[in-house]
Amino acid sequence: MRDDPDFDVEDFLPYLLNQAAEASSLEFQRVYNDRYGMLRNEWRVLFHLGIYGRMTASDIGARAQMHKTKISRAVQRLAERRYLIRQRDETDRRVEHLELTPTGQKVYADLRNVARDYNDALVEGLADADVARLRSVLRALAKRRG
Amino acid sequence: MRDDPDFDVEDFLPYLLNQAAEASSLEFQRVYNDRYGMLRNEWRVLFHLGIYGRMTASDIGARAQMHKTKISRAVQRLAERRYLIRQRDETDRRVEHLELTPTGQKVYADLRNVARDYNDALVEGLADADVARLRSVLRALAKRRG
DNA sequence: ATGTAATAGTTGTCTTTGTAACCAATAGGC
DNA sequence: GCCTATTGGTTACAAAGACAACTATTACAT
Repeated sequence: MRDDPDFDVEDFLPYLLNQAAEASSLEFQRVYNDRYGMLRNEWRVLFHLGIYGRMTASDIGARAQMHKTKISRAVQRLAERRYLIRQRDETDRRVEHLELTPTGQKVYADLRNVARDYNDALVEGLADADVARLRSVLRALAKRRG
Repeated sequence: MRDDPDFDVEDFLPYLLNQAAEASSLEFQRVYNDRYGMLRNEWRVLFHLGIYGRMTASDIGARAQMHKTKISRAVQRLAERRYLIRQRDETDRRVEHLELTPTGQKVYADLRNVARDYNDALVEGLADADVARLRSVLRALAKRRG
């Protein structure tokens, strides 16, 4: 195996991605936390339901790459706050359908707008083509299963 | 405020970055975990000491954007395993200098090589120019303080 | 139909993190 | 010098996460 002392952490993509991800989500995290006392997982679940409408915990898990226990707990807290309602599927009683309440939808709409503005600010100064390329690379990396 | 139902999570950069970061570090995480029982923070500290040599906890914190408690605990565990030694600064006795032991350096060299290979695999199929651009965008995003 | 496996979701336990409070030592103002 | 503020680092406790084990229900093979 070649031995390469010149390889720096700062070149290491997972590290760079992590730093970028953390720094770029900090500010937004404060918004959903301060305004609605939500945690990241709760925000994620809310967002998915807001965009895709009625869906099950498993659906969210598959889309968001979130473990089912995280979803279970996030759903619990969102239900307590009356941001969503749970409905048993009557043909398969293991399944629970989740849907935002009107309150939940208001919260979602608010946060979605903040997210959009925040996103605009993040990519400000970058060419559209570069942003598109960035997104596609990130999607490719995200798809890669460890 | 404009109301934009078309804005999707999948367009949201912090989300994409997180997904990419998580997916792309999974495999590597397993390596340092399985081989050396190390956690991410420990790996980060080890890596910094490996690359930059003797430095203090604060130095690492400043470079890696890591909170001092994370560093404190990581250093503790690395010291227990004799991967590093701590030396009080005699002119300012608050400060502690950290340095890898020969064992620590071996571990570092091993993981650095794995990281390099892993990184190569990650960017495989991407043009060098694209990778360079990606890095620079990520660095810019990481610098942004929330 | 009946026993085994699979699936949806929850709970329990242990580990890891976050935050704030805390020492100890130095720096700075007066 | 002396009092207060700052800095480097650790510790304590609560919150969040990982992971396996669990319940309930359905699917599937024979």
